[in-house]
Amino acid sequence: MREISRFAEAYLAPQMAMPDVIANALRDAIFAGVFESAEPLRQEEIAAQFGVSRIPVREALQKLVAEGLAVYSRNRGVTVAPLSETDFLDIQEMRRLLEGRALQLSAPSLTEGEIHAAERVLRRAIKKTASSERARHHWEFHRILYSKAARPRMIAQIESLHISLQRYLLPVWADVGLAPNWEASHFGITEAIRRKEIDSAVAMTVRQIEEATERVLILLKDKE
Amino acid sequence: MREISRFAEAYLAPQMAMPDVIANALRDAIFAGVFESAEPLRQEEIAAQFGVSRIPVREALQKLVAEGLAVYSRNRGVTVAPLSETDFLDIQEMRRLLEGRALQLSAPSLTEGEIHAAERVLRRAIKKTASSERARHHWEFHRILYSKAARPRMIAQIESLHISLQRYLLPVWADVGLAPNWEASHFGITEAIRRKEIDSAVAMTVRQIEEATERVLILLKDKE
DNA sequence: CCAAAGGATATTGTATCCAATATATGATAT
DNA sequence: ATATCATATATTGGATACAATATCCTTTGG
Repeated sequence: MREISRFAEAYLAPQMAMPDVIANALRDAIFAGVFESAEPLRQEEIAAQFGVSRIPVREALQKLVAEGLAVYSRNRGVTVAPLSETDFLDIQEMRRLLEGRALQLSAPSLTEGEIHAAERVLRRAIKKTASSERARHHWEFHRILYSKAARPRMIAQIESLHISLQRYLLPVWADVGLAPNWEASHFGITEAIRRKEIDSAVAMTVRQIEEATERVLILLKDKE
Repeated sequence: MREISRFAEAYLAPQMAMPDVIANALRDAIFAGVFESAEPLRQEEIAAQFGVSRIPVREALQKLVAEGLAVYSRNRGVTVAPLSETDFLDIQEMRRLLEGRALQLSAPSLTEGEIHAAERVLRRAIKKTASSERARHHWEFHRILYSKAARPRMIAQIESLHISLQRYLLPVWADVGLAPNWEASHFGITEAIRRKEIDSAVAMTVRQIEEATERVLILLKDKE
């Protein structure tokens, strides 16, 4: 019996809707490796842990399926989505394409205040030893940089990719930490934006994603 | 009272799960302009039309929300997503980025049989006067071309974009038909793939998307 | 006449119960 | 002993009933 309700605490405070509380808690539990890959997520068990009926649980599970964190089979419920090298490459390739363009559109409109805010959460991301906290700050950094792109659909898709990405990135961060040049390459982006060197900032973003892809792939293969 | 169950007929035949039948019917109804933009989709009303309870209806609505065809507000249910020029640009920009890369990855592995199959559905798309049928064939054409990309997530995202795209494209097709060079530019892509001129095929795909964007934008503005 | 407050109505959110389906278990035949 | 079929159990899918919330309409005070 997997213990997951402890992941819910952070989400119960701000009057959040129950399906969202459950979805967030399940998401964090998956990131924390509480479930095996392809393990079924039983409605009754989850409902019991949150003290609710299966109805809100089913809605939460549907959300996870829509995000790609879980897989649905008819009359068999949902299971945790399996990890694969192909899936990881898929995610990073889409990030490279979408985030490059998002930054290109957004960067010219970013104010000094926003650039500074991005750097502040970046410093927080570097300090935090808890990987899940770091992941949140990491996405917040990118989100600020893309916030002026005026492409809501694209940003939502990028966020979804960052969510799925966590399952691949968090174990690496926990095992061997950030890449040596992680801090430098991220601050390089904000500084290029500040200097209005947009193309350079875009190129750095793309390069950073590609380098991260290489690094994680090597580590994934080492594990085998 | 919007009449929508007639859209369900095609989906009832193959033992399809009820939430999918409802989601597909609602999707087609939205494409057909049965609902106003931002009109609420009432659970009770939909459930009554399909002779089911609200439970499967809610699942169907969640699917539409995940696709971006509908919008959810807590305790207020879901409404049809509003159309906007920004949203259309958002879709086409993502298509341009993702489909360009998908074709680049897939094209080298496409067999003559697959290229031929793509051309066959393309001819069917040109012939069909019913816009919804045409849209289905149009996506099938692209789907075949990207089928060897080995990027399941990317392909799923592209399909989702094509779904949302239909709300912008179908009215144009119904009003003024296909662009004069539509047939030529699509067959140009398959012929370039056949000649193994991958970069050329990718460039044509990107250009075709950009031209379609221009054309639809002009027509949208004319309507105002 | 307009604005705010209160209650009636409509609509969504959830719990409980039943049905349909899938999985596990055990008996039987070869 | 193994494969196959029947039965039992577990699990998901859906219907009904109730609770919570929002919306609409009326009323009342200014």
